[in-house]
Formats: sequence, C-alpha cells, structure tokens
Amino acid sequence: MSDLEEPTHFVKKIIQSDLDANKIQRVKTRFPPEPNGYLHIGHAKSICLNFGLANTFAGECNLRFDDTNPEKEDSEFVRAIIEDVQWLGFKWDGEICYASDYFSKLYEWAQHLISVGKAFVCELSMEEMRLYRGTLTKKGTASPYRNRCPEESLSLLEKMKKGQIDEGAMTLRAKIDMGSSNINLRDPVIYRIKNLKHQRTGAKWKIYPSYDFAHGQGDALEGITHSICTLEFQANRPLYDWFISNLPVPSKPKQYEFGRLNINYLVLSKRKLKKLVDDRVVDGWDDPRMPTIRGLRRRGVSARAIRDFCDSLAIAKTDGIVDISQLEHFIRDDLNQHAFRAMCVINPIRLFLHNYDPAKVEILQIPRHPNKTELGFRSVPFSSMLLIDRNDFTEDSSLSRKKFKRLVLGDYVRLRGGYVVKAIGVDKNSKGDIEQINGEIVEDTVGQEPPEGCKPRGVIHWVSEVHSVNCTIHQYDRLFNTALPEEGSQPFVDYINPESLVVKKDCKAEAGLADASIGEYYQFEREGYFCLDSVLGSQSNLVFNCTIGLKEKSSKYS
RNA sequence: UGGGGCGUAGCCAAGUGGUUAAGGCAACGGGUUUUGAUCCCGUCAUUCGUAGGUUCGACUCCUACCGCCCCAGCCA
Repeated sequence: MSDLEEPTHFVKKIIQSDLDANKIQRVKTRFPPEPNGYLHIGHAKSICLNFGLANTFAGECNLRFDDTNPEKEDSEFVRAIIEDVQWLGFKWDGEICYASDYFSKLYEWAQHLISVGKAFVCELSMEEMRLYRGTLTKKGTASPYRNRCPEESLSLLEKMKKGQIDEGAMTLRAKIDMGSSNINLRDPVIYRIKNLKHQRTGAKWKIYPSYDFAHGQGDALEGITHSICTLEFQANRPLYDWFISNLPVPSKPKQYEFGRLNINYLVLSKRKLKKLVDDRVVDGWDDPRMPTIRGLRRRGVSARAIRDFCDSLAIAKTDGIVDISQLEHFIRDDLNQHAFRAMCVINPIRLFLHNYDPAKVEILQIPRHPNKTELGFRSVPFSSMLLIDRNDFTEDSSLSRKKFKRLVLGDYVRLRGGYVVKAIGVDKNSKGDIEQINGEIVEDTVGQEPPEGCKPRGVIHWVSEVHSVNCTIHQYDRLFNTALPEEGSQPFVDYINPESLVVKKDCKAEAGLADASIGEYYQFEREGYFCLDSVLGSQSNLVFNCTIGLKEKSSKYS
C-alpha cells in the first residue's frame, strides 16, 4: 500500500481501459481555447488535465484555437494564450493548431452532407427558426426548406460562401431530427454567414462553421483520442457523435465531460471578468486581484502553485464550488518552500538603542531560508537606529506573554536574526503619540540564548533605519465580499470589496531588497509573501505585491 | 415541463455487494520553533439526498420521491 499512488479519476480509467483493450495505441488530447479572452484559473484546470493526461500516459497534447467566430476573436488573445500556456509550464506537441486550418475540409464535408441528403440550406430567419425549433416540451417542426434538393442546397451554399447572400438570410443546417427530445439534434445550424474578417483567414470566407460542426471534426483530423470538455457540452455529445459517424473522418474521437472549476469569492467567466476590466473595477486583465493566469502571475503566484492546485482538484461529473482556502493553501505551500526570506517594516516606528555605539554597523548573516540553510545567507546591517512595526510595540505591560508575543515597555523581545532588546521608554510628541521607542540591546545575544532571567516575549522583524530602502506595498483582500457573488439578489459587481486593494507607502525594507527582481518570490517575515510588481515596480521604485499573508492563528492579537 | 447529468463531513472528494466509509482543504486541541509561519502529533461521517424494497450483508442493486445543474444562439 503506497501513499505515493497517483490519484485516479474516471477519465484516466477510460484511457487506461482503451489502452488495455487496444482501442488506441496512444492517447492524444487537446486544449482548445477560443481566442476571445484571457485564460483564467478555470482554464488552468483543463490545461493541467489535458497536458497531464498526455504526460502520464506518454501520449500527446495539442494546443488548438477554436477560432470559428471572427466576431469575438482576436489575434491578441491568441498571443496571450500561447504565452500563458507556456508560462504555466506546458509544451504542446507539434505545431499550434487552429480550427480555421480546417475550414476547407469542413466545407467539403458540408457539401458531402448535402449530397447524401443530410444537410440543407435553410432560409428561415433567426426568429422563425426559433419558433420552428419547438420548446423543451414541444417537438419542433420541419423547416419548409428541409426537403430542398441537394443540387439546390449545394449551389446556395456556394453563393453563401462567395458572399452573394446577405448575413442572416440563410444557414446550412444538418438534417437530423426535429422531433428529438435533445434540442441540439433538431436540425442544428452548421454554417452561418458572417461578412467579417477573420484574424487568420482574412476575408477569404464569408461563412463560418459552428462550434458543433468544427470541434469534433478538428479532433478527428488531429487524431485526438479523448476530447475532454466541460459538463455543459453533455447535451452536444450526441451531435458530436452524429457528425463523426456521418462524415468520412480519418479517426473517431470520443468526447468526455468533467465539471468545470468554480471557486468561491471569485468569478470565473470570461464575460464577467471582461466586465470588471471594462468597468474599470480592476486595472486590466493582469490586475493582481484577477483570477486570470496573468493576474495570478503578477500577484506573485507561481506556475507550480497553480499546477499543484489544479492537480489537487477532482476530475468528476459533479459541479462543485471549491473553497478558496484550498487555492490559498497551495500558494502558501509553494511559496513557503521556495521564497527567500527578508524583512520589511510596513508601519515603521523608530527603536533607538541607547547602549549601542551610534557609529557602529554590524553586518549580520541571516539565512535566506530558515529551514534550508543550504540556500545561503544574506547580509543585513544592524545599527543603533532601527525601525520596527508600530503594531509590534505596546506600553501596556498587562498583556500576557501568550497574548502579546512582541515588544512591551519594560520587557524583552528578540530581533529576528539579531539581538535581544529591551524597551526602556518612549518619546512622545505634544499630542501624546509615540515618536520613538527607547531601548537597549542585551550583549552577546546574536545567535545565542540570552542570559538566565531574560525571557524575550517573542521575535519581531526590524530594519536599520539608515540602511533600509523605501518601498510601497500593495495589500490585497478578496475582490468580492460575499462567497457567491453570482448568486446574490444584486448584480455581481455590487458585491465588490472596496478595500480589495490597500496601498501602503513609505514602508522600509532591508537593504538587500534594493536588488529585488521581477519574477523572484519573497517572504517578508511575519507578514506574508511578496513579489516586485511587474508593471509598477523596478529597482528604483520598489512596489511589492502581497501575494498572500502568512497563515495566522485565529487567537492572534491584532 | 421533454431530455441529459449530479447528490458521501463546513468545502473538494475516494469508494462499483462484506473495508474501522480513503485523502486534501478548513476547523479545533497538543508538541517543536529566533517567523503567532513552517514542521510534527491528535480530534473531526455509527453514516452516504429521502422513503421503501432485494440480500445473511447495501454508499454500492431495485422502486418511488426530493433537490441542484445543463440544453430552446446563425456563442463556445
């Protein structure tokens, strides 16, 4: 019984049994985005599934753009999607594929269907077609054009293709079954006229195939064995199969559906994400609060964390809502292992050490990672004039040691990686605000236990005032203040958390952070995980995004 | 409402006639700790949507009922 056993799920089982039964020699999957928006974490689940399957079964995975609707698509999205897939750490097999590569073949196949009496050109308007289609409970009625002879349909289709027919005036429909209880089978439209330039084929085509007519055939042409999509396509599967069995396709792929990813406190639909961008609720598709791949990346979430999270997800037929804490767990888990440690004081107040030579500067060597000293040490200057966080000091000595593990007037605290110090007094201004804490070090306590009787209450972070570097910190909170923003009585934008971004200026970071670079991950000890913002940040203007805070005991004093 | 799916803990789930009903997240206790982090240990479903039935034995099979999701784009 090994605990290293790979988790299995129904798609893996199907593939394994197809392999065992010799139905296929090799698995081939595909990730088929429509280039009409940016990828988000929901897509990442599909990417990890498809590429992951190819990887675990030593098969192949294609990247194919489902570009059948020029109305919504753009080459900018193609570029961005390619970049995101690569950043996530995946490499597709062979060349990138496009549904538009198959337009000619699809056209031939449309002609084939007409020839064998299984498709016809219909002149019903959109409105009429809706009426003829029937309803969930009422069967549809046949289009008056349904029995038009193949020759006529063929020549009409030719005219549609050449742009001789007005948009909306005609469509090509598969002739299946207007009485089917599955509405998708009631003579679905397979070609529509769109007098639009396509991002790849330009003005060559005036007609474009529908998703249903393009997807399965694209799979067949690429030799996809297992075409995995989300649950909402279950009703399309009979149609998928119908085309595969009625067309002279080179292979017979099968469609399988799994539950798409939902996460609470987040919204994962291109349409809604676009609204956030268009309404300027966020700063763009790569705003660190966005669940897009680019947003997460800019926020400081690594590709590995996203992959680990996706791999932890169930591939099942239930449509559940994953708790965001599960995502956060994998983000912290990865960062904890890989982020270098550093110190940064977010709400600085001076701590002046009266028994430390003002002219002296010690360069302390502190591990980059406390649990991995093999990663080396960093140099942190120590002097008599320090800065600590205002929240790490109190004059209230009645607080118990368990309740307040920081600096208290008259008591001791350990400065992380440095001396144990004691607070001996405060300087206040006329309003009574503390302007400086006065303290003193306990000699010989760097890297050593303090003498008997001296018990630091805890460990706090600090920086040397003159050596510190100024920085700005962007702290994020969840974008929505309700778990299911799409299910409230109000439009989802009404649930936006107005404090999802808090900018803290004039924070003081340890000297070494002057060399912070984009793409590097840091843990600011006792605060959280941070990264240099890839858009606003630079070495001359340090802007750090808080990827996520450290986990805190609920009993923590705040 | 016709059709197609799905209901196992607060969340995600494994489980396919006999197991003490996996695992992860969350939560809660305790230990370690120069990060209130990490790490470690422990607790957390007498019960599988409900009600019947079959069976020596049911989360697994049958029946009925209930609930949720998807489909009536010339979107994907």
